[in-house]
Amino acid sequence: MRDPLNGSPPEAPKPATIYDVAERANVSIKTVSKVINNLPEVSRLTRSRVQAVIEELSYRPNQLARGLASQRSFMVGLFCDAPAAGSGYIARIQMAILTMCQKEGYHLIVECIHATNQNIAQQVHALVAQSKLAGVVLTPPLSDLPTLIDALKATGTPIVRFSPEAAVPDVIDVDIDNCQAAYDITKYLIGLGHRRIGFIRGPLEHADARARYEGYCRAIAEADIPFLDEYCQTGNYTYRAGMLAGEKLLTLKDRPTAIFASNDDMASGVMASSIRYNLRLPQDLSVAGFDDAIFAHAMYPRLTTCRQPIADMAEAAFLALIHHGDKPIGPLTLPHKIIVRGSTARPPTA
Amino acid sequence: MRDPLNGSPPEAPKPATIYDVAERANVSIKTVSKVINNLPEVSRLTRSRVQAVIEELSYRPNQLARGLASQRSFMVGLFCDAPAAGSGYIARIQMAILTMCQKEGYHLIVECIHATNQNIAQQVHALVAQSKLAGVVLTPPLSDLPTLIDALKATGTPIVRFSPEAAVPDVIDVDIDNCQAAYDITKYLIGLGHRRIGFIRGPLEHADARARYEGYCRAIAEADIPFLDEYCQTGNYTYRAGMLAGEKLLTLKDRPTAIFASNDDMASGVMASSIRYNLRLPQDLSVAGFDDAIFAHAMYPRLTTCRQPIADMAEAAFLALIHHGDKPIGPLTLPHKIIVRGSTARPPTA
DNA sequence: CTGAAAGCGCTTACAG
DNA sequence: CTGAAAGCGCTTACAG
Repeated sequence: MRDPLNGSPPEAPKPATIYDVAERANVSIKTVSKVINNLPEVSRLTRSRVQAVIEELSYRPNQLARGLASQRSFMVGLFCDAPAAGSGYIARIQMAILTMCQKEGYHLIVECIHATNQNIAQQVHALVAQSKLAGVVLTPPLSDLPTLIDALKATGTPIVRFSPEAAVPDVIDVDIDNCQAAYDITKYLIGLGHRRIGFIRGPLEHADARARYEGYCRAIAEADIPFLDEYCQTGNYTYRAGMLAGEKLLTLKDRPTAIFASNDDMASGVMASSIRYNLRLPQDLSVAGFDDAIFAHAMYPRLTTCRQPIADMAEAAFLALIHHGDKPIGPLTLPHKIIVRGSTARPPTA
Repeated sequence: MRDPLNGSPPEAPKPATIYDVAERANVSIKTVSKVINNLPEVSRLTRSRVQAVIEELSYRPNQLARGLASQRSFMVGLFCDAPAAGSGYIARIQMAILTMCQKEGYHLIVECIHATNQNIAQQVHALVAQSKLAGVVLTPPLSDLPTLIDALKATGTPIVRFSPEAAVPDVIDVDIDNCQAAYDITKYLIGLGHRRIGFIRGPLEHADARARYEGYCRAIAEADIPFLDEYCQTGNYTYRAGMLAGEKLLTLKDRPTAIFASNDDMASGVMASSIRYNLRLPQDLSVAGFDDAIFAHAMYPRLTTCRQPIADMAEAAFLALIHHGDKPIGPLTLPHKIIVRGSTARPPTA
């Protein structure tokens, strides 16, 4: 279906504009515009004729012109603190949001915002106001940066946040029920017969860490297992913290038969420390994590954990974002899933 | 330094335009434009006056208008196959490119291109041609997708590639010397006293895998260590492949005292398999990897590996990209660095 | 259901 | 060193 025309230079052939399409289809540019934007007031015949010409000329609307004229672009911003860090949680959010963007004809523009930055308002201004972003997605820990949110709201940009702490008016939130998820994992360990269950808590500044802690407490309380201070360590979500916490737990006189870490990084740290004490997993010790990080199914043994439905969360978030204003929307809490793998089993004494 | 003016509504205050600045500074918009774009033909006095007004009005040029008028945007595209996959190599490239973008006043737009996609040309057309990207960065395996590169070149967009296979005219390449790096690691192991050195080769379709293999071969040849087929396994860069290869190597009657895996994922697989055979690291077995993945310094023991200077590569790539055309540029090969950590030591018999 | 015209906020020859 | 004007390629009231 190529259209060689006359031997135009192969370098940068001038792309077709809306005028070219209009002329060839014998309609006004207004009509072409309507077709592009899927507006209703075009007869089916006209629409298909225009569409044919669009194909023929392989016309693509100039996003810059579109944005300039309409004062809104087809670009969505993803703001992160440090995309490469962590166990890929942010990377997976990005991937999922990107998928939605491509599906809906948007582009993803990634920006790095340092929470410690003094003039975030400035940065946001330069970024958003002048690019007319259709919306922005905030990931932790940016989800809970009041200056950022205020600056964004001042520009009128729709906002969606992943796993925020506290609700903020006019901002869409997506999350899972962290308390319930932690409860489910703990309950599962109890169901296997464990009674001595260590817990590695995340940093208490994080709402999710607090919620997971609460879920753990609730589950053991329900099973009449006494809460023991020494069974509950705290770590900052890193591998190293998990290793240290693991050492403390595993050197206890009455060491736990199972350890539930608040994220996979810490769980893998526990697993590493268990090697030091010659414990076999899962026969001597069960370990469970949280996140279903990329490496969780690539460890030995593979890690029992909890998966957030990131793709679904991204989809919900994205749709809420671009249809912002259509209807008020409450916090979106999506279902999590416990993934049982080889790192957990019945306790040795059971 | 706030300027309340009259009580304008807090929601979406109309941003200042180039006209507002020109008027207030008593110059034409042309002059303002020159100041913004750092063009020379403005007197220092005028420039500073304009700059002051820009601050005062917190004026930021509208990127959309700028792009439309100049036919080039301040957006750089990062094309990936699957950003979230792998051991964070792509994520780190993204982070580094992003840092450069923010430093130079560009924005980063991430796109996912599936190498298997039939009409890449179409996608590129819609993407690049209509957004007037200032340039695009290609990451493996997209670095070696002829259709993509041709489509991109047809739009006249400058291209820079990370770790490509073969050179292509008018395309900027950044890489390290993989052969030399693998040679260095092998040499280091030999220097520790190892003579039985297993090697886990990456997939031979990858140029870097071939180069690393060559480096290994060269180093052992130089040390008069015979090349043994059974000491050389092949894996597809995944943890699992490393584990399987590790099993083969560790069950050999004359098993290696050191194993060098072509990437960190496979190295961690080897470490996992060594647990099965009750080998202590590094006393019984040394393991080295390649990449310095995020988890490499968070394993137990921490992994000896080779680090690519991704930040430097990104900087070189980015600058070459935005100054494209100024001068022809050859492939950029940056220095790697061997990171010695706890996973390697003298062989047990030494 | 469709047209003609103004305007979005810049850059860029062209003059001076 | 600076101005006035055209134009980038769209969208959007306003008419019809």
